[in-house]
Amino acid sequence: MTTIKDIAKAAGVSVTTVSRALNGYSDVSEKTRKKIMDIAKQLNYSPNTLARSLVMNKSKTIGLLVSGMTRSALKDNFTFEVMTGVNDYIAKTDYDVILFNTNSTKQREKTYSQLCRERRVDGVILQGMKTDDPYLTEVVESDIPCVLIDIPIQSDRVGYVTTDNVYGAKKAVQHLLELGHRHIAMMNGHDYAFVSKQRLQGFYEAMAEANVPIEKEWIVNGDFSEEMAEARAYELFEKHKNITAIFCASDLMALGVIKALKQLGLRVPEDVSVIGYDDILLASYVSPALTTIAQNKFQMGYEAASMLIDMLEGNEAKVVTLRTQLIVRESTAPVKKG
Amino acid sequence: MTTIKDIAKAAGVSVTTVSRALNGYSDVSEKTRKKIMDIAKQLNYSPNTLARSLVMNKSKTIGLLVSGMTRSALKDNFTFEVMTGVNDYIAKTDYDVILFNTNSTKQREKTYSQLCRERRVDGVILQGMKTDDPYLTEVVESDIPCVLIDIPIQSDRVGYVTTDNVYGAKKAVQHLLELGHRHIAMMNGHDYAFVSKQRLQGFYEAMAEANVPIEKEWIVNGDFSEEMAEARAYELFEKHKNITAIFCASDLMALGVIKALKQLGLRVPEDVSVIGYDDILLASYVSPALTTIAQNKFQMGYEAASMLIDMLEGNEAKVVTLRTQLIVRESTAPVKKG
DNA sequence: ATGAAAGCGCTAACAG
DNA sequence: CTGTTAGCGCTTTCAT
Repeated sequence: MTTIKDIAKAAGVSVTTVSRALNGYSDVSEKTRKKIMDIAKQLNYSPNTLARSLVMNKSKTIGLLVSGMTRSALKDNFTFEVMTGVNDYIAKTDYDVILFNTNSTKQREKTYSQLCRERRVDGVILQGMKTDDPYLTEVVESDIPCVLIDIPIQSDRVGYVTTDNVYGAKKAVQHLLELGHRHIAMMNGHDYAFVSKQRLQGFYEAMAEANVPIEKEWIVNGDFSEEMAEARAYELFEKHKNITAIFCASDLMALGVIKALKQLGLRVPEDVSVIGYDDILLASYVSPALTTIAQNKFQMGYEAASMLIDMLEGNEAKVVTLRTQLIVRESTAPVKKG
Repeated sequence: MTTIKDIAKAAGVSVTTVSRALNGYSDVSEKTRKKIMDIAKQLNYSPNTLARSLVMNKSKTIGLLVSGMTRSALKDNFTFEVMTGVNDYIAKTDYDVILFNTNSTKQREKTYSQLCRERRVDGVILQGMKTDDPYLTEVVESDIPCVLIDIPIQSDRVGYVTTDNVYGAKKAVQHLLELGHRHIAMMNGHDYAFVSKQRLQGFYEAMAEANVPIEKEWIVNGDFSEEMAEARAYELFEKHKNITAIFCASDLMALGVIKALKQLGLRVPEDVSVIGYDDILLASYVSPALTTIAQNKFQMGYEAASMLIDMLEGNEAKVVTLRTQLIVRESTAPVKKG
């Protein structure tokens, strides 16, 4: 493997000159530069980024810490859309992405900052972390620039990108209200997700503003899982026959809810309206097609990457809040009269 | 940032001893080892993998070179399933994955081996490469251990994992034949995919064995794209009214074909049977649900990673061929009589 | 059982 | 414009 030393020898100059020529410094004569360039090409030289990173103390590498890269997550490809966005932006820079694994027990033996420091990543993007994840406190304490997805924590070196979950949920519930529904349930995620708290708040706000009473027992947690949501929905609708609509904090859970409803002999949307959240790929393909609140996951990743690179270039950590959009399909309808 | 030098100073020993103690060498007294370990913990030490990699000349990093990490690929999440499999295996090792980008023009300025050598990856997994990709010839020429997905190239340092595409395609066509179809078309991918060639061969073999004549004009290329397949299918079925079944080289194309068929007022499967390939997530959700040949994409990634790590540990490059499975759903039916 | 010294490939003062 | 020198953090002979 060719090194700058080899080039220096071949060109009859010092390694310093080679280094400077290759890195485009101005204080090298055109003649020697050309000579060095030619030899480098001829010798098929590739710089060793490890060596460079070591001395420069930055690796031009960002870490991508995702918890949702599992088999079960393939269905709602939230994680992948975000990753694609990240990848898309990073591809335009001279950074590379290193994939960190958080779902494995092995990796869990390492702390967040160990993970980052060992590989000397310049910055990190975190995605899919629960609010009680020990990594989270570390993120704040560590001094590694970091962008969080859907986690509202900010400091001078940590920013985040999210969507307006409160308003998004509100729009969903308002849609149900406008259809005349008054007996509205909610299938939330779990207590360890910021978005769950926010979407719950949106639910409350919409209901309060419309002066519709809230039944606490009608708010249940489906853990963002299709199966869990199905089970909880079955219990819920079996017990409370008067519910006419349900707002689900994710499309995947909405799918589970619809399954339960079918089991119970209830039709969607004729008997019960169901609205989801996310607008996953499946939403438009299932039958009935899912009415939902769409969030642009690709853009979330893209913005996160953009912000991180910005920070690495010396700019401040920011907060980016993306807009959501109500997409009306077939799973919601006006409430039945009588 | 703590270094072994700091630890050495604090422990009153040399860096050599620290290095040996930390790496579990036997020639360190239990007493000093314990002391060093304690100090390391206390100082919150993390090894610098860059420095280690530099001197050891291996980075414990594998490159993942995927071409399908694009917005449009989200629909058929083949790429992601493979990635998840890779990730799953790698998580159990002490390797990390670095994501290389091939879709960007920027990265394309670098050759394959430049990409790999710069980051000093120990090995690479390639996925989604076309047969005419210049990277491919480089793979063979370069001396970096490499595992290809769905590309049958082998040497002492390059292995591959694939599925039995010939047999898979054969099973698909045989399924149609068993349903009584004799006028069978094929929507293939493009000429730059190995799998296309193989699936075409499977098509030929099945037809030949059943003594059913092949109409060359009934074999068209949909470029693995839903839209393209739709357009080509529209032309095809408009022109040839007697086709009763079509084998598509991917589910996504099957979806496009079904759209075209609907446009033409043809019912699936009553008028035309459609069988896909891949078993993507959508296959079971669309209506009619897609009959298809399933391949285990997760396992492909998993096996690829496993093989690569094996190779890095000194074992030989191999070939792994996974089985496919016919999944009968609703898009195929017996041929209409008369 | 431990340490001194060399070196992985590169960059960066500093000096000329 | 170019070279000398030092050093990034680590591993590894080779002595002792």
